[in-house]
Amino acid sequence: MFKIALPDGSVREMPEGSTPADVAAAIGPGLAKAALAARIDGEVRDITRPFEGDARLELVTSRDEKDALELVRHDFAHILAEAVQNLFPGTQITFGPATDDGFYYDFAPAPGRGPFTDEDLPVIEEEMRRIIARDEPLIREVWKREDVRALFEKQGERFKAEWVMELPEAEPITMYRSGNAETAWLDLCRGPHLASTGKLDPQSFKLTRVSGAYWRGNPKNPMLSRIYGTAWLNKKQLDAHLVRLEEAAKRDHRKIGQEMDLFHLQAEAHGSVFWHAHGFLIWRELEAYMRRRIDAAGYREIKTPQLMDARQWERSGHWGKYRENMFVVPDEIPNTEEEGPIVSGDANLMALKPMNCPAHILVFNQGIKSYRDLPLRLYENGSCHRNEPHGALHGLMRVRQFTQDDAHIFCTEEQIVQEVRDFCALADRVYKDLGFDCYGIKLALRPDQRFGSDADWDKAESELRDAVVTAGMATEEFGWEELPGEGAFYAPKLEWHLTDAIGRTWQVGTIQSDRVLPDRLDANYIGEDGAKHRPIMLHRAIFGSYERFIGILIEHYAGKFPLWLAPVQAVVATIVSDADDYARQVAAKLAAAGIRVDIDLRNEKINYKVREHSLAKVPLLLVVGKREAEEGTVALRRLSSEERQVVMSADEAVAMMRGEAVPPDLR
RNA sequence: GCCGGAUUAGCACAGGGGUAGUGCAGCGGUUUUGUAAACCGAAGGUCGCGGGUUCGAAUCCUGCAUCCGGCACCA
Repeated sequence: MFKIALPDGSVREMPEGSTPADVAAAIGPGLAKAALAARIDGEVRDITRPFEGDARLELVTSRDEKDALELVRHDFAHILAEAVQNLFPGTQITFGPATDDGFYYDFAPAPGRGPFTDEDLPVIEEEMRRIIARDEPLIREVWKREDVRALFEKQGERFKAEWVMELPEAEPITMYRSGNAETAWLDLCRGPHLASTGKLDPQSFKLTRVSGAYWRGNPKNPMLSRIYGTAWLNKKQLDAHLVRLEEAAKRDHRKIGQEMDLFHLQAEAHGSVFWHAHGFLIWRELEAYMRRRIDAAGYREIKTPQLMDARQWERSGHWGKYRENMFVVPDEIPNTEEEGPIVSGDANLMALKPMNCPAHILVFNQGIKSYRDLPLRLYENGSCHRNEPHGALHGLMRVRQFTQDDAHIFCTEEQIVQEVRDFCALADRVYKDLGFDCYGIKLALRPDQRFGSDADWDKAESELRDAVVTAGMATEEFGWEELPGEGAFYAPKLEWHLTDAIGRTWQVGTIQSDRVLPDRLDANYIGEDGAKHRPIMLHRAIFGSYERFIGILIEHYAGKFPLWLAPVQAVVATIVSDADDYARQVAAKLAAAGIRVDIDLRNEKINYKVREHSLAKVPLLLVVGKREAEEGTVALRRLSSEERQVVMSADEAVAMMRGEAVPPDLR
């Protein structure tokens, strides 16, 4: 007999060979039905897997949403694979994990058949529902490695056969069998799974898209055909998720950017942004705001060249480690004759800067620096070009030309922690000013490909860690996490991840502690001892890039910017043409008060104007008709406001709006 | 870069071997209007670019470009 301890403190004696399902049944039929899996001494397991000794047991039900979703999603992946092999014999199976909102499975299509397409999805969904309807038991079996390999090789499943040989020695190798018949479907899987396919709600999932994916994530491997699905505990959750996706699509910065006439992208300059007047107003406000913050924080703004000689990039190390991301330009006059190539091919090469750091060291290196000059904080709105793979480009979020709010702090070892802490405070202020109350901080540790000694990396990593710890921000509240292998080639990074209005996260700010570049480019200062010393260089940015940050702001606010950032802050709209002159006077007063105001005198009904300016997301609409013109008032209507409108004198309105439009740092 | 899909008027979209359609916007007119779409009219397109098949191609084939969804990449 085994002693099974339950969460309520009671202990049940169960015979050997009994399972958590037996315990659930003994407690009551309701629980037996609701129980999806078992948590044995903290580890989630199949509910039908027999106890192996005394145990602490918690039954997992749909109330344990996180565990239940993970189980259900994993099951759906399994059923997807079974369905695909039923429908498309010869398709090889590979991997199929649960994801944040569902699952996917990677397949190698049968010979002669191409990858899956969207048209296949409804057919596969139907087959999945049939498998659920058949309520096939999912049975865990422990196999010998060699038997698994032999079986898969016989079946032509070469990916699974390859994978099983690489599983760790210590782990038991388990296969899951669905169905009882001899034709039952088998998959190599760590589990756990639900007891049977009938536990799933056939209306709680949807196959969403197809994609290519490299086998084991390596571009040198064959490309597999991936099918994604989203899966939930019930239809209501699924529908809610689909609504969330629609809401997110409505916020898409590319769509809003077009609707609000903020910017455009076109093939002739793919990956670079054409900013329109409205979009660039947002940029200018952000830039002015950042300059005020930077000035107050003791930075000095500089501007450095776009093009530098390739030899400079060799010295900095970018030529070796980063060249494939750079735009290279021959330093010669192009041939203008009809005959012959445009460039000779043997001129010296220059490159557009992909980063600002080397140029900032060159500025630092001018003249002799004393320890008294440190910390020296050099800031630049640095315009960079990166030769990104075409498939990576995405609206404002991933572009080939962008402007960083970049700065480099040259300091001594003793100053690092304080500088990093000051930066944490500055970043916190900026994010909150811009409407992001929630963000996470993560530490990206040394990558495999890197410059510098392990001792330096040890130091750099612990300095960054210490600064966040002593700032009290290395906590769960700040999503503190360390990410091995994700640092830059020259330095570890602290990363700031913003959470937006609908819960998505975006990596924006960073600070990196670098001992490599100052060394490679021979930066030094004279210490108190009269000798030369290497400064440490802290690379840091808060927005990351203006382009991407504005993209994030657009999605965060769904285009409804706070007043100080709104490209058009107010529109004065007339009801009758008799009010035209008065409307012009009001608009002039607003403009004189620094408000970005448009005036709408068109021969349209006020309904039409209200609708149009509301859709254009203008924060304030001042409606003036005959009455307002006579009384010197305006009817002020706020975007998305519950209250319909407030009538006040034009002067009051101007004063109020002037106050509301002040940027957060000037309030 | 890789896999799949898409590209038709300023925007959103329909059509699918016989020579191009709807709605909105824009333009002209009527209407002077009170808080989310007044009415009428005329106009607007080398159907992404190149090559091929065909009596005839926006439509079929092919190459390229860009975009979209993923993969890989992301200092």
